[in-house]
Amino acid sequence: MSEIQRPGALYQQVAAAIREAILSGEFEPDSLLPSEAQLMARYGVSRPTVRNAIAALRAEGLIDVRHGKGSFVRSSGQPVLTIERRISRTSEGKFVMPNGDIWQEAEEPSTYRTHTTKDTGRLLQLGEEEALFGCDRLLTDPGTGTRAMHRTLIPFEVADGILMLAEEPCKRPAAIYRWLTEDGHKLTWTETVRARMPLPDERATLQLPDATPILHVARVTHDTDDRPLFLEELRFGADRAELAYRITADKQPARRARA
Amino acid sequence: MSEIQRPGALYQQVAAAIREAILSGEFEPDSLLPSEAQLMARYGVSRPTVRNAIAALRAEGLIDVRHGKGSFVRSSGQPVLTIERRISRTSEGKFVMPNGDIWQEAEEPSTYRTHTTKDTGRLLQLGEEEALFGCDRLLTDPGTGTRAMHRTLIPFEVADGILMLAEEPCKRPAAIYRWLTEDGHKLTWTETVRARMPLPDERATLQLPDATPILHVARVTHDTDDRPLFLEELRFGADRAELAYRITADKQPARRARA
DNA sequence: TGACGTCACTTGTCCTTACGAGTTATGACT
DNA sequence: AGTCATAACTCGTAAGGACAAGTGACGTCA
Repeated sequence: MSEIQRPGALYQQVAAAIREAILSGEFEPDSLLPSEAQLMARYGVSRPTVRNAIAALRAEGLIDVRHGKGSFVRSSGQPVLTIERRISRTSEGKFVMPNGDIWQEAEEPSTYRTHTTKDTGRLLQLGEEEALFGCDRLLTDPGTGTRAMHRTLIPFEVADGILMLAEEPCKRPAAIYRWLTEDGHKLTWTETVRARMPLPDERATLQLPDATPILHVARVTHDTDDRPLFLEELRFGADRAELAYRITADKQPARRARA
Repeated sequence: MSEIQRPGALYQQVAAAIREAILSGEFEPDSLLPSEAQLMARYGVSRPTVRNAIAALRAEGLIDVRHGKGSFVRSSGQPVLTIERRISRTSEGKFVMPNGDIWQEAEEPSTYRTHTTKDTGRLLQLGEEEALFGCDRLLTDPGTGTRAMHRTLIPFEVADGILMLAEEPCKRPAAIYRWLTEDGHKLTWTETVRARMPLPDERATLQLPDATPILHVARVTHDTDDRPLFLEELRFGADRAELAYRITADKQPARRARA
């Protein structure tokens, strides 16, 4: 039917035509696209060409394909969960992590011993192969069903100096903050945000659809003298959740966190 | 050669074998993988099966394929640019955006008139179809070559009330902050961070490799009374850059930014 | 009426064949 | 020795066929 000519490969022309139809609203969100056979007839191309075009649209995250049913326009719905990254002190001096208490633990935390990598070593200002306590949690938000992977990494040498950490290194972070604060430490945090495609085990654990990146937040808790105490990592699918920060103007210029 | 059996489809077994070889270090970063013909012989499968396996690894961001040359293990290099999201006030009372001045404008900014969408309307606490000034910039970091797309959106009704914004709505944000501060406004900022796969035009503009998500930061500048003034959006490839935030404990509990 | 088997539809997997297009090394010709 | 055509490799595109597997509706049978 609708003949197409211009840009590059056939399957790209087909993909561009479908993409345009989706973005222009011709195909509404959650609606069923024509089947492969119908697209073959519509554009006069073979099935591999149609499938190639569909694969391109899947990689862009524009459509979802369900075996035996068909291709559906992905509802470009914004994230339903906003994760606020702010630490507040209540009037009684207790620490609260906003959205830190919305999470429920989906499984029992698993603890282990590991060591720094090049990446975690840099964040903790340690060398490589330094011994660490590790604690992994699988979290869920019961309201939205969003899942997240949480990891706490505490250097041995830090835990050795702080009794509670040596005894119970796998407490929930909010409890650790409270401990340390009541012990006189004045804490600050530095967060690094990255995005990347999930590894297969992350895809499975977080139950992610196609072409869904994960957001990876690394939070380093610093002691009074800016010495890094420990590291938390939070990973979740960027389709369901977003991060929110509140920034206020400081009195003094920022130190550079990195060269 | 190396026979494989277990999990699911043939191409997934091939992909799993290659993935494992990469992650275990058998194939080093930036090294050349066996060609399609060699993989066909190695695993005793047809070319479409091999290409299907390779497509899966491309979608995971594990490998890069170059026409006429071969498949290469992607160097899992961490981002080279850290974008600090902090506003600091210098001793003279001037505002500085860390990394706000590292950017150079790669093109002349383009201004236009537009209106709120459901998404931008929510951030600015406006309805839909409210009139906005828009200003788009293409930025580059000369040190690393990283590119970023920046957009400023100012509601007409805000610009009408503030002389400088009405006259020069496309000034650089740092200049706008300075103006407003010298005018007695006490500003705060709220940032929302998302990740998603790029649209084709974003892929081209930002020169992104395969399977590279973009980080999307929406910064809303609030006036003294917490009224939203205007919106900035920053988009960049998550392969080259990361975000960094510094968090301090507040005296009071956080207001909820969203219901 | 209810349960279940069948069938027609969908996408998923796998193969074969062929040619186009980018890259690089080789070798012949000037 | 230098230049350029060729050949031999790489991946990209496109077509054809065949069967497996998931889904849902329809119709038959108890």
